[in-house]
Amino acid sequence: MNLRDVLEQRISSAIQAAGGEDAPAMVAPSAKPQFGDYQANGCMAAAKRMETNPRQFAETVLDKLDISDIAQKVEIAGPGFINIFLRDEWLCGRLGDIAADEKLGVAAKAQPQTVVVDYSSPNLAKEMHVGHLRSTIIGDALARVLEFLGNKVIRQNHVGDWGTQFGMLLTHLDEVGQSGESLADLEDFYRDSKKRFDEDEDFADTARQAVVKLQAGDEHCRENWRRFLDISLAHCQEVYDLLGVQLTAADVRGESAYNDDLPRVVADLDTATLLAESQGARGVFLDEFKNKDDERAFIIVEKSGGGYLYATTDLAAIRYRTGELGATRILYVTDSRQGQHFAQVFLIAQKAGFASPEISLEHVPFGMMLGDDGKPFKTRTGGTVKLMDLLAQARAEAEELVRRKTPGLDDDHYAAVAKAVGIGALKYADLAQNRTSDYVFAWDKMLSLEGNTAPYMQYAYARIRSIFRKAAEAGEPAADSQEAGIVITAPAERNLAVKLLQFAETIDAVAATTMPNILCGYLFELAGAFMSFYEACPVLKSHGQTRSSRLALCDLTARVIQKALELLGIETLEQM
RNA sequence: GCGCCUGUAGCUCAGCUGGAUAGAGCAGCGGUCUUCUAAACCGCAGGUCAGAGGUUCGAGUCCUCUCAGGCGCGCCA
Repeated sequence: MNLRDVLEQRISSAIQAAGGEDAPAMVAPSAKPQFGDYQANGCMAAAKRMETNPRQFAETVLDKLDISDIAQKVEIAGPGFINIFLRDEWLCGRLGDIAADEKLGVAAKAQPQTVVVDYSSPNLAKEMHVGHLRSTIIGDALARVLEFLGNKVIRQNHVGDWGTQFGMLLTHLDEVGQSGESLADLEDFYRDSKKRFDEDEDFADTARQAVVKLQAGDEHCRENWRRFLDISLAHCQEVYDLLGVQLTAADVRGESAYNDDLPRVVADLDTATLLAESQGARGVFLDEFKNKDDERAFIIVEKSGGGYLYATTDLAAIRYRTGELGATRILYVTDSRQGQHFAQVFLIAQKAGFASPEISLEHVPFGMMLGDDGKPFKTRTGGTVKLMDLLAQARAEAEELVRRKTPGLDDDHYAAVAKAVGIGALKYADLAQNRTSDYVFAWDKMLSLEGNTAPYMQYAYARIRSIFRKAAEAGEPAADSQEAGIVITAPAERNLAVKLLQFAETIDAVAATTMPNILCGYLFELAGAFMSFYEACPVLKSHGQTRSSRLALCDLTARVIQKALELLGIETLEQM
């Protein structure tokens, strides 16, 4: 049950009844406690359109508003705000509802969509590096959230497995032999190949021929190519597993998968009378965009030599996704620099009829990861940071910290905590940021374990679990949230209760905006509300109904935190 | 030249699509552990929202211009 939607509907219909047409109620959580739990801001705008006094109009709306079952008090404030103070008993009732609900009040969407989420998409010619991290983490979180809402989510790992660089890799593979050893470090292998390519003209020629042979379906080249991809994909899978990212081999559909379809894409653009020729290349002119010379942009789909480009592949992918996969919404989680490219591809796809107007094509952009010097994140020596190394460091840093903070536990425990905390901190630091802006990557900040970080949430969860362990040790029945009723007796309980009920509207907002940081912001408020409750309201030392109610609140909080972290792809721990 | 993004407290960032007196976390200062995990909690201080105009009941948010930084714009992805 989306609390905000409930209020929105009630008040909107009151506004309508008051003569305000279909003006939205514009319900939002109140800015300050004295303004109640929620405020409706729509009366001012509606009154303006009607050319009446906003306060008077708000009065009329209140007359039409039947909300006494939900709100204990509704008042008009300022120029025409409606402030809503929710009824404690009603809050408690709704808490009972979500406690009994596996999905914690998040209702399945009335009309589920088929959503394709295109994310991660590393270049298989190289090892995964920090440049792939944000797409992988953000995309995975969005896929989980959309799935949780009941949508059919199809993950697509659009890996780069078909570029010209494969000619050079295959040639080098032939030269150095096919031992697994030579491919142990893909980054080294790539660098060696590149070096040969740049320095040896014969090698370069052979490499270029290899590309042609590969694309022509030459048996030997195909075999080597397949072998190379297997190794590279296995490496990716290792990273995904370690990261707790849900991508599998089944989600991989690389550029090569669209190869046979590319001539048809060009032919269909021609049929749609979009295709033009310029300097031997074929492409689409777009009046909507301009090039460097201030002329209309020309998007090339077929090179003068006959090869295809990424715009072509992306167009083929759109058609596959809307056609074969039946997607009605497609998300592209890539860095913001590709914004213009996608705007152009989407436009062409729509003009050509590859995607009908109802289908939502969305670029989900994100900014760069910067070092603390404000420049793109690199190793100290200026090299690319491998994802594997980064993850190893995350665990090492976390383990050092855990051993220091909580001494005297066994090694297995430290290893488990280090993984959950280290990887969690890394992912959370990324997700908590508004994805559109660049963000400064700093170990000490994300592992400082203070503020809006994964460990703070994990700690809140662990504290709750500890309460239940204590209760069990004492042999007392620890009533859970599904059985015991919740009563509100203290302000801290009330704050926590309202936060718990806002889980559903938060999830809806994340799905609508594709902004995971909204969920992180919510978690921080929820965990904060719990911490305050924890300090102010003794649980095990209280008695009777208060005790069982507080235990129920604890249990419900734990479940919401766990679910929210799970949707972000972050583990929880029974003990830290 | 055209276009996109960014500019908010000393630092790192929010700001729910136009709402009330702009919020957090670090860092700083001051409190709270014989009491369910102090990796915590409570409080104080900190602001010309880059700048200038404009739109209106109301602007960090929308429009115009300026400044600063980043990125992109025909055969790489």
